[in-house]
Amino acid sequence: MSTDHDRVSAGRPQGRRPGASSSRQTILDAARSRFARDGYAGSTIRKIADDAAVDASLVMQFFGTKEQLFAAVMSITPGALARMAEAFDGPTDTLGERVTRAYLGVWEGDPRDSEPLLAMLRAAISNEQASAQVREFVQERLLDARGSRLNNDTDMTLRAGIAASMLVGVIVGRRIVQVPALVNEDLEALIARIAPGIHAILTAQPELRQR
Amino acid sequence: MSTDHDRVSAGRPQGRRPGASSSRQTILDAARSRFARDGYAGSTIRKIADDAAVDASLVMQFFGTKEQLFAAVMSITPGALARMAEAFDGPTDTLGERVTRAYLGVWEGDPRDSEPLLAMLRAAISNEQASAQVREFVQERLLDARGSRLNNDTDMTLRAGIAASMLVGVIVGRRIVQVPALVNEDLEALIARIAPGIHAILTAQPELRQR
DNA sequence: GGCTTATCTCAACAAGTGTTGAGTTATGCC
DNA sequence: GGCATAACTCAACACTTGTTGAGATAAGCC
Repeated sequence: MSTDHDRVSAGRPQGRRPGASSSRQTILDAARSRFARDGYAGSTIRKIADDAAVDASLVMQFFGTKEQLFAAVMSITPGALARMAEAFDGPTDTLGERVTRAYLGVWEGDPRDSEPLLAMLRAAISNEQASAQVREFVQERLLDARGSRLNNDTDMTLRAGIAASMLVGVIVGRRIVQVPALVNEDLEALIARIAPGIHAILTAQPELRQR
Repeated sequence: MSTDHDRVSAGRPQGRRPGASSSRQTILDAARSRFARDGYAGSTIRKIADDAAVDASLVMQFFGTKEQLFAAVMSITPGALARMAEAFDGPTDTLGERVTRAYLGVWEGDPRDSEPLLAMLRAAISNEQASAQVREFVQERLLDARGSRLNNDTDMTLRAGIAASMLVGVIVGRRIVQVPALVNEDLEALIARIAPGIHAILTAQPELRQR
């Protein structure tokens, strides 16, 4: 029954080794930029393949499907998320500035951090997978990962959710919609203007005045 | 050369009158909801036509092109915009609450106001026309339309641009991404939490502290 | 050299897109 | 009634999309 050489000699691999080429990483980089610029629906496999100087079907062969390629692009930002979450820890009187600086800083820094986040934002509009990811990003990772020791839990969760949404709004205005007033300002000036607002959200008593 | 009856008797119309049917408005309503729910790219002429119980080519005949249909959907919210802009006028000590209430109120009220704005937001991601419209919305209409008499002009423009972006961010979190903490809270509670932050943005001195 | 496996290209499919043109039905004026 | 015009439907177009299968080339082990 068995030929003179068994097909695979007990675990030892044979033939060409996977990962020898750099194409996979090139495709991933191209996809990251495309998704960030054109969103999920606007990015096509063919365009991504062209950017990577590669045939479209190679993209499929590596990543299986467009959604899986997108998922691969999304899952490369644990560091940036941690930096934003950590900003909540520390002295209360500089809380607003720390959080504001951490958020805007990530979005202005290394494209390998900001592009997946931009892609996530753009895609959240048309793609349920991305929408869920933004939801989790704003809600859970920023709070549940740390013990949230500032106030009682549900109140601080709400405050942080609002603050995060607001900062994401600023990013949308600056990076996606490109509101002139936000684009023209440099980062430090923007932080100086925004920090008091975020500080108030995170620390102030809610206004009970009834209109 | 001329027959016994001239083709058109000098301006007086003849034959069936335009606008007799209600289909045009039905199509417009369907398009408004679709664009708000699925964005520009995600909404197809055929789906909109189906919602309106009408053939797809009738949509084209009425509105010419998909972009023009989208433009028609966008151009029906002057009242809502005015309400948001007017909130900037009034006593300074309740400024944050007024602006916050006006913004969130429009987005929670009549779908004929909120749906085009949601559609505008969703489309701003993939459609340059909509992106320009959001830009103008955040930047100009909220300020240039009124004389902006609170502070010196460019400073107040920046403050209002930031505040508007932040409030749009809250809308995105509540209506699009649907962050649980924002969705579960009722409108008044949300306003009470957000107003102090917006107030600080619009009135506070920028933090000059240098980290 | 052979053999096995991975990387990569080519051509094509099936489905869905916006859009078009011809034809049909309904409405209103003479 | 007849006639002009609008409202509306049907079928098809040209194109793009994600995805697939077969085949060619290259790399690593015997």
